[in-house]
Amino acid sequence: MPNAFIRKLRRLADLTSSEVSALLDLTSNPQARRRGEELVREGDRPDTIQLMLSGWGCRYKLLDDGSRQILAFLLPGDLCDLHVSLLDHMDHSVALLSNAEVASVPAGEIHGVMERFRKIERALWCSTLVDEAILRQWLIGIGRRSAIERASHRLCELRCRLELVGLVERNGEFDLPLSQEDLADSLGLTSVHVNRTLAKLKGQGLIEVAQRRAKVSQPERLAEIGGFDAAYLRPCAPASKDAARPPLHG
Amino acid sequence: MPNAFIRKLRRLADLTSSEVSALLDLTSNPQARRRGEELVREGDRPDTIQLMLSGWGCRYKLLDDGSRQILAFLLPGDLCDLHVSLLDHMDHSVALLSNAEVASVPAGEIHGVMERFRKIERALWCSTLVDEAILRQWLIGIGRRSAIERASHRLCELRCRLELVGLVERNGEFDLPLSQEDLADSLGLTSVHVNRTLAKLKGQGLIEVAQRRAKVSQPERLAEIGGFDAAYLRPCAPASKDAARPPLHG
DNA sequence: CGCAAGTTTGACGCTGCTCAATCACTGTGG
DNA sequence: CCACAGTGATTGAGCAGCGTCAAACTTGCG
Repeated sequence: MPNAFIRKLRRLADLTSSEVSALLDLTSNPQARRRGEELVREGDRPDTIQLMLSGWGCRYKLLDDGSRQILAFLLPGDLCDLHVSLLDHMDHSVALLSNAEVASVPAGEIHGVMERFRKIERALWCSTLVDEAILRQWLIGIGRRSAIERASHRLCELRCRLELVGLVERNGEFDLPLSQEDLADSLGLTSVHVNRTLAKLKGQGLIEVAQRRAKVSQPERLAEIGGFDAAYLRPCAPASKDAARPPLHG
Repeated sequence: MPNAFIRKLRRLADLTSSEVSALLDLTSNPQARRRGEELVREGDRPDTIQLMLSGWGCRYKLLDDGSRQILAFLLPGDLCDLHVSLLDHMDHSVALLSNAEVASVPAGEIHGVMERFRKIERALWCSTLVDEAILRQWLIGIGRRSAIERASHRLCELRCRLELVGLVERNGEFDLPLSQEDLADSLGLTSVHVNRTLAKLKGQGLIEVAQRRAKVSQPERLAEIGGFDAAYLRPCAPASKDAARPPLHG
């Protein structure tokens, strides 16, 4: 069973076995890291690329008044700043929200693989385009949607992304190792208000969330409330046909 | 006098004259476009890259309820979706906020130049990294800053970006062809509240804004209010020394 | 000169924030 | 196995920042 990273790229490109084994090499040496650890610190000039194999992380920035804005969630299969070597310094930090397995790959090694396997290069760029589209959706949500819409949209997004790496179980449940404060800091809300908002969604029977596990009971209704359309999460069809891209929800 | 695009790239790389002339070729055929025109429509699969030579545009998305969230301002020198050819379809639209001169360049032509001149390639990638950093700052602002902080930060950002392409005049004034509604849709506020917020800033003598022209009278104070630090707008030093990157404000 | 678009101002209400207390859960050590 | 501490979840009361609605005014433009 390949890891989340490979499962993710398989959605974006039709990989040969030699391509898969090149990817396996990249991820052959994952490290166990603990919740709260910083992977990249603001101001750093990192020369390695972090690859999430299990567990969750986030990009975030702390403001002067002590508040935190989370800029992205890093899920299993995600990688962190493909093009970071161009940068003079990081303008934000990256930390783990749960215990995780992370492969720390020298930038040059990834670039080597990208040069040898153009299909992988293309898939990785597609994946960063998706990351950007996610960021735009976050902006839209925070800028123009109510709390309940934002939360709904976010839950749809996370469920969909997890589904793409095979982390949603048969019964629809999935791990959601976020505190309500983490969610709040990503949604531009307070944890108190997130609590009330989730309570509303639970009360309507749309979701079940408890003990770091979640389930979207009524995906269509939740998507409608949040104005969620999964298209932006899978913009680059793999070279092969649709069989490689099964429908996500309908 | 080279155009804004070239002035911008010169901040990011030390260009030879043959590099400059390759860039001039790309931008040799600008078209005059009018305010309100759409350059790219959501759902399109564009194969040309839009290059702003004068005037302002924006990326934006319209929501079901009719509201609009602006995702980015395109200023003279900015280009629009270097890597768009990978995408299946655009998840947002691009339109002009003022009359403008736009060069519409086939993606292949730009990629050709990037292959022949690696320094240009690097500079273009740096420029997209800056665009992403701007987007992150917008998210931080909308998520965690008050209206007055957001507006201050945005004005600092715009002034700084214009300065980088030589569009801030000696006396500190610059063109700001935005309606208050445009500003509001970018800040996640309503135009009414933007009006009151600008009035406050004007009242404190921090800015002067009227008739599509603006001036930041007290840059340091405005930056302090907005929590603005220009570092993210110039993350990639040019290969040459600091002389090529004069201080922006202190 | 007159219309259309944008700006400014006021009154009022709601969404989401603050402060604070209580409750539940997890993990740790005895 | 239990007690305890620390973190996170939940709930309540009160409030303020920003939105809504609406009207008057100003500016740009044909």
